[in-house]
Amino acid sequence: MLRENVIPDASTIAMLLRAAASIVKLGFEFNLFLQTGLLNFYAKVGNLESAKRVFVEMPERDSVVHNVMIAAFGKQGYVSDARKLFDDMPERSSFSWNSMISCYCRLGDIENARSIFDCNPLKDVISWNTMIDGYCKLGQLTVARELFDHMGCAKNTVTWNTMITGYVQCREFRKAISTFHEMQAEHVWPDEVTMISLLSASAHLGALDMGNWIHAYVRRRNFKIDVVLGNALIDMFSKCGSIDAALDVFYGLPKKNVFCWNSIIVGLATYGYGRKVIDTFIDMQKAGVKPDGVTFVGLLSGCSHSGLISEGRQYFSQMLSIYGIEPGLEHYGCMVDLLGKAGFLEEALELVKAMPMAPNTIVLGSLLHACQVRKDAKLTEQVAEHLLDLDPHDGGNYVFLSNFYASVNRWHDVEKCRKLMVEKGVQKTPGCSSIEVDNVVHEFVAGDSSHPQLSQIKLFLDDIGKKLISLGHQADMTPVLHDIDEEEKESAVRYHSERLAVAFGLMCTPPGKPIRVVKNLRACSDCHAAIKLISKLFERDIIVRDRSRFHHFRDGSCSCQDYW
DNA sequence: ATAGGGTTAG
Repeated sequence: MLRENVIPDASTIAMLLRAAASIVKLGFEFNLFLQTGLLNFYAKVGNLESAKRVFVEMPERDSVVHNVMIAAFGKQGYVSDARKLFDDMPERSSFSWNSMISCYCRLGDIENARSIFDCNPLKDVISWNTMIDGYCKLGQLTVARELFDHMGCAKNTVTWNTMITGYVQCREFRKAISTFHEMQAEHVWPDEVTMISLLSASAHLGALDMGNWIHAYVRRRNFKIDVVLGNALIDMFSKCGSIDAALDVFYGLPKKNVFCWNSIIVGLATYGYGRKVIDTFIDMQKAGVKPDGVTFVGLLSGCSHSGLISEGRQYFSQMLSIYGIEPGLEHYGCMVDLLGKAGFLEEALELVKAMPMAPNTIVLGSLLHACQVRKDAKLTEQVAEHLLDLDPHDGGNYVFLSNFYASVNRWHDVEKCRKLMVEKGVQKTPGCSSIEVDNVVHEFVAGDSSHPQLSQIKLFLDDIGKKLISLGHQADMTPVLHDIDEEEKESAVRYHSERLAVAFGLMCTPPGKPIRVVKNLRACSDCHAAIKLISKLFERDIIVRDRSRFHHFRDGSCSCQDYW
């Protein structure tokens, strides 16, 4: 039962205790062997009090018993109890040392973990792995890598996995992938855990080729696609703009837990398939899986992206009453976005005022976007200033406010805004778009000319620009006129990062192959219009994942139907 | 008995 990870309940424990009692009744001596078994049981169940009682009552305690107790204390964060036992031990094995290291690491006490590690005369691969993971969990990747590079024993699969997941957890996705290549070069066999971490990295990078390779590898090695690996595949495919492949994996899974349902619902939502989101939500309940807060984020954002206003309102109001889930900040955020996008500005504003918690920058950002949709100057200014108060270090907010002032010709305020930015030392987050070509992720960052083919790409874009004009494209210069940095004005819109990435894709991939781009910010309106035409001009599907959703451009139009 | 794994609003 324990091996199957089924948590025993009180009646199971009662039965076991009865069995233990009958052992005594039958004349068996309640010896060290039986007591160790009982202690083990209590430790696994997490019943520390009973475990302690058995431990104290034992006539003699060997090293194994100590280790069980130390591990039990450690798992629940009772580090001083664990340490006391550890210090009192007559004879320590590597298990004891490793339990102590992992206990300190779990609590984030890296100094004590390290001093135990350094004193440990029996350092084995587990000691190294635990220590490396401890540093990774605190974001100290350089120290982790230092240990990783200078290990006193051979690395195993777990060692590599620890380093790779460390990079993924710290959002160093490219380093995660390059570390995997080193792992292959050293002929260490990757396992399911490796695949899951790599899938997460590919999902974030939008690296579909890498994701496809992993999928093929998983099948070649006959890895069992359980809920975790399945979920990682679903998430990778949907984040890489391949929602059909995500659906294939999803429907092919024999067992689906709430993670799997959530991933596919969130995936469908970012694609703007609102109806399908709702159908899937209904299927989820039919399958007997209870929705959670994340499910509602997907459901509500799905309604928002598809303009399903009454459905969104309905599900939001049912969250607590029917599903027993208290709406959180993120759910209010979805609703503000849903109402604001649809033009219900007053209602969105009322909701922000009525929220039981203070709005964050995301909520206010949605509200700001709603003000723009309605062109409400007074409210725009209010919200933008509130936003600056809340987060004075996000350059995007200053740019937005400055652009707003410029659009109403308040040049004095534009200047004030610019000065404030300089004073606070705030930098605008540069737009960054990436595209994967031949298994390499190419990044284009606004204002950065490090890409070796940048000048060719720009020439190609100029050429495209002329063709677009002949197709009737009128450049929307609003973002250029109002851009804060003088130098950026010239090339700002024409060389926006998403356009560089799309052009590079057109240059480097065979005709007919879909182009997939990932952008860190919201797509700009002029680029949106231009890419629509480019999709027609070059007869290419172009799939852009921006900060909030997918835009699938085909034959001159976009899947968002210009509602975004 | 000790190490590595998945979903979240713009």
